[in-house]
Amino acid sequence: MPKSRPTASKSSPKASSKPSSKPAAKPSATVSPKKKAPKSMPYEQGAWAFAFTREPGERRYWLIKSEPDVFSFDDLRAAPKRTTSWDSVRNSSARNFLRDGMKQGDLCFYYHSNADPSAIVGICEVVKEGYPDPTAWDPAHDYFDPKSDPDMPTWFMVDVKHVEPLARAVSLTEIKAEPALANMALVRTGRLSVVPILADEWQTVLEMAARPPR
DNA sequence: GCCAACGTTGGC
DNA sequence: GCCAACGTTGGC
Repeated sequence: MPKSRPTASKSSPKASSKPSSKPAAKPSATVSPKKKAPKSMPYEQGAWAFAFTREPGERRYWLIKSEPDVFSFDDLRAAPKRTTSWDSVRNSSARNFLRDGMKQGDLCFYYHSNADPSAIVGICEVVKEGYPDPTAWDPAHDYFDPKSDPDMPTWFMVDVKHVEPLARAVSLTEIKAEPALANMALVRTGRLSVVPILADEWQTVLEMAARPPR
């Protein structure tokens, strides 16, 4: 089950604070523009820190990207048990979310990248938490990583299950035009293939999907 | 540890 | 196809 392309990029975002807080213009613990993010800073203390903590029983939200030509939301629905392992991610920030951030029962928006139009199209659920991605040490695999060691895996994946499509697709254009989504990780750091979504952002997207495009 | 060169994502 | 915005690599 192929999935997203390995993403190689992005991080150094500036997400806002807590999921419960408004997605207001409050880039709290973010990196100041004039200053580069310290490379040595553990990600737990960086701008993505909020993504790795939660209240007991809290459900968190994420967005995962896939090119529909590679593995679409319909492909996920058609998969055995409507489930697939989200393998082949080769970006360390995305890996951290997969390995440490996502928990069983969390919900994810399914985003079609490099699509026409690029858009959030559906919802899926994390059904298995982070575990090593075996494609990394398969020499025949496109995203084989010779430096990855099965005894100390570099790359991780989760299993996600199809839940339901959105009432309608919500395009990147609409997302960028919506003030309540100005701080969305998808917008702020365009290239990361797995990103956290705040609860208010999640709700805003659902509301957009429930009404006609403006 | 700095930083130039290079590679990739993905919107446009 | 272009290129901005990143991440990674490796020389020094």
